[in-house]
Parts: sequence; C-alpha cells; structure tokens
Amino acid sequence: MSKAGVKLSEIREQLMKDEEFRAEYEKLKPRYELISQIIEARTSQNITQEELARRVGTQRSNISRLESGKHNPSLDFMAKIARSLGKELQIVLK
Amino acid sequence: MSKAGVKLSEIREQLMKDEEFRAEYEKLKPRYELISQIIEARTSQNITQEELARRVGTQRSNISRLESGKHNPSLDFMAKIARSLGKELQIVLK
DNA sequence: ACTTATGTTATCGTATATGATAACATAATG
DNA sequence: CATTATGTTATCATATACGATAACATAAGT
Repeated sequence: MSKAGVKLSEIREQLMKDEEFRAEYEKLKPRYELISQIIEARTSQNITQEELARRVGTQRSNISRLESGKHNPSLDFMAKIARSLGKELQIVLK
Repeated sequence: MSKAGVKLSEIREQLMKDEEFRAEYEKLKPRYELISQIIEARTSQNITQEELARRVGTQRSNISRLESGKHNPSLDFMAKIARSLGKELQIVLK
C-alpha cells in the first residue's frame, strides 16, 4: 500500500465490482465525487488521515470510514472536512 | 403566506436572528446554500412539497422539514431531492 | 360556512451516522 | 527484530436523520 493510501483507481474498481453499486451508480455518483475530492485534497497537501482527524475533531478511523465510501455522510460532516482541508464545500443543483 | 411557502428572504432573516446561527454562519452556509437552491428549483417549476415528496418517496412533512433548515441532511437524501427536481447534485471542494 | 390545497410542526419508531477505542496490516526505518 | 507511521476494520454507545402519521394554520374556491 502506498503512503497515500488506497488509490482512487482502486476504489473505483472495487466499487464497480459491487453489483448494487453498478445498479445504483447514478445514486452513488455524488458520494464518489465527494470522496475523490477529499482524498485528492488531503493527499496533495500531504496531510495524513490522523492530522485531518485532529483538525476535524474526530479519529483516524472515522476519516478512513468516510474515505472508504461505505457510509452516507451528513452535510455538516462534509462541510467540516472541507474546511479542515482549507476548502469550501460548494453545492450546486445543476 | 404565499403559495410558494416561506420566502427565502424570510428564512435568511430568521436564521440571522439566531445567535448561534450568526456565530456559526460559516458552518451553516453550505446548508443554507443547498436549501436555497432546492426551494428555488421546486417553486420555479411549480412543484408542491407534496409532489416532490411523492417523487422522492417520502412525505410532505419531511420535505418541509428539509426546507426549514433545522436538520442536517445526508448526502443520499440531498441527491434524491436533486434528482427528483430534474437536477444533478454537484459537490465541489474549492 | 365548508372544502380543498399547501405548508408547518410535533411525535414516534427505526435505521444509521458519528465519536470513540481497540486490534490489525503493511511499509519504512533503526 | 523492534518501532514508528499510516491506514483499515470491527465494535459499541449515543445522537440524530428519516419514514410515517396526525394535528394545525392559512388562503382560495365552491
């Protein structure tokens, strides 16, 4: 495993193997897009999950859980993560 | 009350009166932005809360609860609402 | 006055998100 | 080999989101 954690390509591959995921791809797309950006922002700034967790006020494991895409995060949680990465969470209905 | 429900300006005014809201404006901003767009999309298409609820697969009251901004919606719920309004939920960390 | 349409609010039960801790895997380094 | 850093996974407790139903308010139309 690389220092940067699971690669996005591997996450996508794993998700695509999941039957339910394929069936509900459209439904899960926003989640995937969100996670991609979080991981990209975190790793490109060389921030560990632990450091991000510290900033957010939670634990390593919860960041891993979020990035694994197995849960359905709340808006507040997403916004806290974004701010902790120096970003603003922007939501657009387009 | 107008047929379109509470006006956005009134929602903002009410939120701004709330001390906690003022203090945590940055935190709640994404929620406000989301709700604004949902209400705007729904009313501009002349869709009632009931019709939106039907499309989403829930009840009038739950749509009202979402639009009231008192809760912290999940990503899945936001995405369902968006799709039911013919929109795509786009999330950007910028 | 009565009914209908629309939105709001309260409440309850259930599912699940989140905080927290612990155990584990792996790679790198001393 | 032992240690450290990083990430993953499992589990538990608690808080809360969401589905659902009911009661209420208001405006418009009959």
